[in-house]
Amino acid sequence: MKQSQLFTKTTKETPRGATFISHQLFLRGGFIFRHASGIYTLLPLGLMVLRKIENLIRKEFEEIGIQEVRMSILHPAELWKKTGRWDTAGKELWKIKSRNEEDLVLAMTHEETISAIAANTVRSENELPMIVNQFQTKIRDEERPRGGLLRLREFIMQDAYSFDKDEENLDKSFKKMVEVYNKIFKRIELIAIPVKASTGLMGGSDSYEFMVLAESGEDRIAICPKCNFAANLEVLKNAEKCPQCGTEMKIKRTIEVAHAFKLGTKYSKAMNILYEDKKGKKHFVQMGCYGIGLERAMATIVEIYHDEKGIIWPKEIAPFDVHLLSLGSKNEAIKEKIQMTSEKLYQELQEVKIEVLYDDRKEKSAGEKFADADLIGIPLRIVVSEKTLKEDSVEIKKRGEKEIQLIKLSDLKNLSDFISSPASD
RNA sequence: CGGGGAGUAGUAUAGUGGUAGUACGCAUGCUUUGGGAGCAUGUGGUCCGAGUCCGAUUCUCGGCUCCCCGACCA
Repeated sequence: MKQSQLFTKTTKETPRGATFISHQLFLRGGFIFRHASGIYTLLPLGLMVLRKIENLIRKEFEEIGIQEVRMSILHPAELWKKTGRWDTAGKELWKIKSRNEEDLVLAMTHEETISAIAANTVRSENELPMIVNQFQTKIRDEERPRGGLLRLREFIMQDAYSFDKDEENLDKSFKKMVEVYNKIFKRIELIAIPVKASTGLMGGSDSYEFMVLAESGEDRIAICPKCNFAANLEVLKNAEKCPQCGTEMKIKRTIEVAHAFKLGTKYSKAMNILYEDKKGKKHFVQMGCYGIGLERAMATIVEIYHDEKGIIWPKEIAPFDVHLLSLGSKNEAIKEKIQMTSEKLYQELQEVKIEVLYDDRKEKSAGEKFADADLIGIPLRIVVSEKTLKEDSVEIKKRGEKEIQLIKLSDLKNLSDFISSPASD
């Protein structure tokens, strides 16, 4: 992508009212646009990051046989009345009416809809276990949206639902999901601690929150420094001593990026999801649900991976692999050579499937291009300039590192090796 | 839902009971190109409503919006 063609621009100024670093950097870098509190558009760069996260999750899920669906976000009120949540969900549940005075609900979550489907599809023990997933918009009338993308009124959630024949198998599905979540968080470079939490509105028997340690976090959890046992403060009555080893617990601020619930039979009973065992006897299925807030995960990453100049994206979810900067020169001939070299490099990188943001802007000063590169946070920066061409080279620098290397133009074949090498710490 | 802060140009900010200023941006021209570059010209603004006053962007009241802390959530 040529930066001159990019829909958005960056700004130097920190927008008024943005106190969270991720919020500031997203706005300044042109990743998002705010329409109202907790309501944002994802601009091209923001959408690219979100899709990277989404696709990474999708691939991990495909590998363990999870199917994908996309459920509606308009739900008939009747569904929510069946489970009782029409009354118990509170003000967060957004209720609307159609022109015919039909009561509808905007999807706050999808237990009701998936259960309605399962009630109509699950028949026999042989069909279980089953896990289905979706990436879909959730709409919640939040009392207090905050921190840009950290807490939204409208957001994309990855939400998966498991169906099992009994509790023992539910435990297996649950474990499988926790394992895949750990894998996902590792890939997006978040250290997410599974923390025992209360089940709240969702109901069911057991739940785990995936908490990422962050200064700007809004939750407080207790962690045992010795055995790493962690629990939400609302579940733990006595937060001073670890219930497992008796060591004094430490309180840390965290952001909740995911939540996994064992729902048990709450929804299968309400919605009549029954299977027949081998003897022809009917049983309610055991359900579980598992969700990651995509925008929140994205914002959490920025809360952790940034410096005073901008974002430092982890490799797997950066909007581009390479930021190619083409600088100017007062010498016409050199200027032309710089342009030709960068243009060629841009084409070559794309040919080997490296995603490049090419700063081809002619009117921008070198300083501004560097500042933008730091702000946007693409993992690898390549500079073509008068200085580098004197050495028949381009300059390569990793975002977040100080080291700058010159690489001969003739050695650029190896660039893709260089890019795919694991990020050093 | 309780507590606190804030609304002035596209953005960030200053100031004043009497003609609203600066910087950035944007537009045009020229000059520039290794850390948000220079000169010139131009563009453009007091959240809404009521009240006090000769006069309100400023004071008072009401509303709306945004941000932060607490409760809840992904």
